[in-house]
Amino acid sequence: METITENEKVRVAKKIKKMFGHIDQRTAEYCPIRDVMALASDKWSILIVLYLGYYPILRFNELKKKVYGISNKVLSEKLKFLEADGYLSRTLYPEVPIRVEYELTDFGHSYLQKLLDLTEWVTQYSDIILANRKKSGKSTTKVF
Amino acid sequence: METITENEKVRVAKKIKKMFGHIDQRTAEYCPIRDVMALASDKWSILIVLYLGYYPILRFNELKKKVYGISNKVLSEKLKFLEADGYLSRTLYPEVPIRVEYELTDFGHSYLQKLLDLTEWVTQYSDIILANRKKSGKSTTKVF
DNA sequence: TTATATAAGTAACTTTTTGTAACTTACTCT
DNA sequence: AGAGTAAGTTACAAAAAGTTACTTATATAA
Repeated sequence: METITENEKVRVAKKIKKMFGHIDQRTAEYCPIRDVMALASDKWSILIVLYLGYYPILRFNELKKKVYGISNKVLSEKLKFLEADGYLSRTLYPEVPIRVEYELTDFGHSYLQKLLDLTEWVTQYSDIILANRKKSGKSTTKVF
Repeated sequence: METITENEKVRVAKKIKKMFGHIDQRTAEYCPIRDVMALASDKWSILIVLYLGYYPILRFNELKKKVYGISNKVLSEKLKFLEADGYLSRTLYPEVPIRVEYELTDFGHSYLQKLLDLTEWVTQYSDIILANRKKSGKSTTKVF
């Protein structure tokens, strides 16, 4: 892991300030992190977007198998939110039995590109993180 | 928003495949997205990390004010997880009343850099997303 | 000498969200 | 007529999050 210089920390702080025009401003009517990002950065949404990035088109039950562990109910809910926010498209073929296909939109692909940088970083360092976690039965807190 | 070419989509799919060595492999003993990233990409953890990127050192109650809306209980829990996983450090000054300071570690700063790219993207496009969301009272589903 | 204040939490309880498992719909095929 | 199928929905249970009051240790004010 590359160490971060003081200069870079300052640059990051400036970017945060710019991003949160409303930093420290309690009265903000809405917050992009809470109101937008939170709906696409939970674990199920991330997995759905990643799998649709890998398999360009997936049906409901295919997605359910790929994103193992997700329930019908939550998959259905997450897909609705991701569709409503424009990350993916839903196409219905009124055959019997019914067929429904999910696919990332251009917007969803654009999101995936950014998301992937983060998931790659986390995957790369997940061993380190798990090692940290193990150790910290004993608290890492410093006392002065 | 930059449109994504087919070539780029293929490149992204390859990166996903590489990242998930175990893609399509149900028996994976652990999943970095579920077991590691999920604990640092929820809305409260993101906000904690961002605020600690902006204000390098914050005490418990200062964080509580910055990350408005969070409860004592959840703030305390999230801080413990973020400390255990190595993103931040906790320093205790046994004064009266007690003083506790939280600060990003180098590892946390490294995470923040990647996270920031994503939050900037989301912030930049959050108006578009909210506009999408409004419209989609009428479903966007296509029928064939 | 009590009484008050303070920071950083914890504990008990309520509300919301998530997960589980069975059910529904609209046909086709046996 | 009865079974089978995909894509969900529904009713209920379990888990997570939010709320409010409480704790601890000590300095300072009354």
